[in-house]
Amino acid sequence: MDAWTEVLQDTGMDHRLDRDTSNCSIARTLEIVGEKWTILILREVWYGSSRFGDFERVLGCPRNLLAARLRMLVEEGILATETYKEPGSRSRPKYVITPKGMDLVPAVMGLLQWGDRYRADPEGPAVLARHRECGAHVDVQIRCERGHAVQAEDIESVPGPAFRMRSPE
Amino acid sequence: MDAWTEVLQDTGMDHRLDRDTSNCSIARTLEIVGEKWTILILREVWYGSSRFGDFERVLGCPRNLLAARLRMLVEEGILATETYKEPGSRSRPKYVITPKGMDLVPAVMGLLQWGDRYRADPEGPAVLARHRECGAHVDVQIRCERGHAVQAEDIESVPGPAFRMRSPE
DNA sequence: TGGCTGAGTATCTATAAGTAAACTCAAACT
DNA sequence: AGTTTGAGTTTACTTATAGATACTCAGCCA
Repeated sequence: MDAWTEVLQDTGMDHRLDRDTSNCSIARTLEIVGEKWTILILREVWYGSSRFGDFERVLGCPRNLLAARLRMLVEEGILATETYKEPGSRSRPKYVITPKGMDLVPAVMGLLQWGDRYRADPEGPAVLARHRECGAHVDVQIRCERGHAVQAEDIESVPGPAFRMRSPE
Repeated sequence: MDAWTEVLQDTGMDHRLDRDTSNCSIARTLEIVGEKWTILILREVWYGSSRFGDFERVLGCPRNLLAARLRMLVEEGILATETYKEPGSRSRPKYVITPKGMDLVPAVMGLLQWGDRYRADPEGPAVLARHRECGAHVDVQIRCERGHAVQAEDIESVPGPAFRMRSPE
C-alpha cells in the first residue's frame, strides 16, 4: 500500500483525479511569474537593468504592463525600489532584486537550460552562464538531501502535510 | 575589459539595453510552456494522468483549450500519443511524456520549490518530492561542471556563440 | 515662465482566454 | 438498428489581458 492509498483510506476517490489542486505550489508560483513579461523583467534585472526606461527599451513591452508588473513584483517582495539621481536631474526610482527574487534563479535557469538544449540557434546559445570563481559552465540539477544526483524518473511524489482531496459539491 | 565590452568593440551600444533579445532561450521556452494550462497539464502527466478526460476532470480546464494544448505539446515532442484499450471499448489515444518532456522537470521543480518556500499553506506543501532509492527529499540546485554548488550571486553571464545586438532600424 | 526628461497613467482597441452547450465520430455493446 | 462512451470539434457569448498611443506630473534648467 503506497502513501497515496494510505491517505485516502478507501474513500473510493482517486488521488490523481480528485485531488484539490488549489494549493499546488507550482500553480501558485505561476500566478506570479506566469504572466507575460514578468520573467523577462527579472531576466533583465539579472543582466543589470534597474530603471523603468531600461526595461522598456530592451524588452519593447507596453508601458502600462511594465508599470503593472513592476508594481506587482515589488508588492510580492521579489523586487524592491531604491532611488537614484543623475547629476542635474531629480531623484527617480529604480528596481533591485531581493533575496526572494534571487531564489527564482534556479527555476529560470531550468527554463534557460531547456531552451539552450532544444530551441537554441544552430550556432548555440546567446548567453552562457558560468561560475564566477572557477569559470566553469553552470547548470541546474536535481539532488537529494544525501547529495545524490537524481534523475527525473527517480523522483517519487508523496502526499505532504497540506494534501487534501477536492470536496464533492 | 569584460567579455561584453570586448564583443562590442566600441560600437557605442550597450550590451544590456541594445541586445537582440529575440534569440533568448528563456523567452523561447516560455513561448511553449508559458501559455496557460501547459505546465499544469505536464504536472498531471508526472502525477500519472494520461487521458483527455483525466486532464479535464482534475484541471477543470475548457475542453477546447485542453485539446489545443495537448496538440501543441505533441507537435513539440514534449508529449507523445499512444493508444490504450479498456476491455469492451475501442482503442483510444493517451498522452505520455517523452525524454524532451522529462527534461522540463528541473525547471518545474524550481517553480515548485519556490512556491513551497514562499507561498505554501501554513501546514506546509501539498506534495513532497523524494528520491525513490533512498527516500530523501529532493531539490534543485545550481552546480558548475566541476561539481561545486553555486549560489545565484556567483553566476556570471558571458556572451555565447549566438549573441548579437539589435540592428538599428 | 516655459521647455525638457524619466516615470509613470489613462484610454482605446485587439486578441486571447473563460464558460457553456451542442455536435461529431467510431467502435462496442444490446 | 439504436444506444453508449471517450475524445474531441464547433459555435456563441462574456470577460480578461495585451498592445498602442496620448496624456500627466514633478523637478531641473535656461
